Amino acid sequence: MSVTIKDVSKDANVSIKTVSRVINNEVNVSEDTKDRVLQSILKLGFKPNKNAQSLRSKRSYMIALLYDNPNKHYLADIQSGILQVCKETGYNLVLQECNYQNKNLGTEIIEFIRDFQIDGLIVTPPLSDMDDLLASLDNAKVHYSIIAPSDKRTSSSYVSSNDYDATYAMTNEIISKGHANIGFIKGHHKHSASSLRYKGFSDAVTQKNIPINSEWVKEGDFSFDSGFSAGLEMLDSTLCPSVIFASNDYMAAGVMKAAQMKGIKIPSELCIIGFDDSPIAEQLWPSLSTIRQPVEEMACHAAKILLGTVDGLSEKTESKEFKSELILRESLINLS
Amino acid sequence: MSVTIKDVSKDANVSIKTVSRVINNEVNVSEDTKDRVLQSILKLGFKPNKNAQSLRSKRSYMIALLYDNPNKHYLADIQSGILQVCKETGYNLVLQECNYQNKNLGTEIIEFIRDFQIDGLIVTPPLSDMDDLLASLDNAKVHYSIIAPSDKRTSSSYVSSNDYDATYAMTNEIISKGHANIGFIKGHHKHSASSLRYKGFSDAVTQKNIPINSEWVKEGDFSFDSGFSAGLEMLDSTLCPSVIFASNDYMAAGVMKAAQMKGIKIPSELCIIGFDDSPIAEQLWPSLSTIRQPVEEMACHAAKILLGTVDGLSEKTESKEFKSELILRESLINLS
DNA sequence: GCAATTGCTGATATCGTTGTCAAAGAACAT
DNA sequence: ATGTTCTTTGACAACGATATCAGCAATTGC
Repeated sequence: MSVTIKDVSKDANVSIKTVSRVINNEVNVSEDTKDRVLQSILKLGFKPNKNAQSLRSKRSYMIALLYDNPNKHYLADIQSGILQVCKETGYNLVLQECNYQNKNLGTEIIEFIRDFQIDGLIVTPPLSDMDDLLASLDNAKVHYSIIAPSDKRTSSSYVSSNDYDATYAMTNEIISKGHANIGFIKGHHKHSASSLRYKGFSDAVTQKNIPINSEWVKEGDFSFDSGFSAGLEMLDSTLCPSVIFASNDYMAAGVMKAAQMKGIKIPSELCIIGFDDSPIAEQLWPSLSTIRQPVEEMACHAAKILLGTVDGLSEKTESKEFKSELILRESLINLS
Repeated sequence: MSVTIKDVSKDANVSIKTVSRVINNEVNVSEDTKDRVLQSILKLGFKPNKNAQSLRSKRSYMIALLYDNPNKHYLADIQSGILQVCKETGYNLVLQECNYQNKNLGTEIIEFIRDFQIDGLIVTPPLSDMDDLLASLDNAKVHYSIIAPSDKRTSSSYVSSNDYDATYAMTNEIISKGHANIGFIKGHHKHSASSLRYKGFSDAVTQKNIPINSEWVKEGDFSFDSGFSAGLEMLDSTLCPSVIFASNDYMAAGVMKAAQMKGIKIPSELCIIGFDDSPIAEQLWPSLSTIRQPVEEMACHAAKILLGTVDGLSEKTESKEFKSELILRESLINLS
């Protein structure tokens, strides 16, 4: 049938243990025998059986992605970032859709990990801020790395982005264009990014002595619809803001649709700002000024961190904060 | 450590083989012993070790999704459809991103399947129309089910949609609104859906004795950008069509942006039709008339078919054609 | 020069299941 | 009573790797 370690050992005239040593790059194998074994492996086309390896070594060569995120682009970017690393390292990615309101989430995930001997997890927002979940994982000694947690945990490996700095900078950019009547739409309160983004905005505004009009601050949930209705409400008020800064592009798109339906001209009568640089930002007309996060790179890095701790072979990678980039497009202009 | 089949066998006072029989629902176990074993399993919280099972039985309880698709929403819908079925059946989904231009694709995939003992594949467009790939899979006796192949293969299990009928019906709808100058943007030529959709359009038009203006038929690749440039070209011609029918919503969105940039009013001066009912269709202003395919249900069904053949336990599910639905929104009106 | 350490190698147990085969007893036919 | 079949059960090998531990030679320390 398939060629096994035994066949290789016979061909190379060594014991199976020695072949195993070569496969796993263990020390204390002479160059001579190592070469001989490698050649036999090549010659016979031997590939270790992952299940046998897993059974014995308790490692599955699989990592799982934990998510509960309605934003499909975000998720897709995360996935491709992780898959890049997986491809290089021979790991596989399995998907695990979660519900952050599920009370038994921690238990279920640990069970899942035990069942399939999953080697590690990548945890995405909003799950990355669920302290009890992370505590369960720690408790069960599960390897994981988190993407975009709100506070930089010293205990866990993470990749984060500078949401605060980015909104702060964008807000200053808005102000520098002469705007003082600025609306803001917050994201889903369960996402830590929401409060960070709002804080970046409010700090920048406050420092310039611009008052915050509470009628112009709405809470959305990152969905197009929530942006749309927030936009409708804001644009109904007797005094309209000249800029609306939404915490992501979908909500910004919702605002744009609301404005267009009301016949408000963009950007001359209303400027709109988003966050994320989703594809939609470029596709809208006028195109959306926004903030680009290197989501794919972040996911890539998170995977490297995880596999660095899981897989002794690869070098360790450190937690890292990624910088966002302001993208200025048509939807933001100087106040006329 | 973990509770094994051995512990259960001791507790229930039977042999390990009998426990195995119960786990696998084999025949010829008396009700009495079966109950006793089940109770021990429950009491001890026993869960079979998947790796040991896989090693011995050559089954991994994992299926893989093969894709090479730039449309992230489509992919996300496919994934959630499959994951629903996986959750019910205890299978897991692993992702396998492919490149349809890769000459060794067949070989690599078969190797991947052998390495991880993957139980079956779900193949998505455009891979679902690569005859040589499917032939390799057949040859290697790999279980798979295909989503949206162009022709209904008798040999393989598939789920398909009625792209032809849907575009045919939509075209008639357009014509019934008084339009005769109709532009069409084809999809990527590697996707079989592209030619089906075009054929549905051209047949409907021809049957009503409306001539096809070759300047108004462009080839795109399903991307926003390709729709955008096709739109620009078409709207540059001295005589503009009164409707542009794009083979998917992204390209339709591209057309809409092109029109808006040129100051062409939608829908009064130009109607736009898409395909897929992506979220963007509803989010654009004016909102897009389009065709909804039940992608998630289709993926769900494909997974059921696959697991029906892989897993003797579940009942067999048959290949099926899904019906699409016309969604009429603001972007299509009567010709004024 | 002798004990202790180090480097390399292999025999064999082991991981936790399923597969094979045979045995024991019940049921049925002759 | 005897032979045949069917049902139920268990002992043990097997899947294909890694882990443990021991053996042997070469090197080092004193």
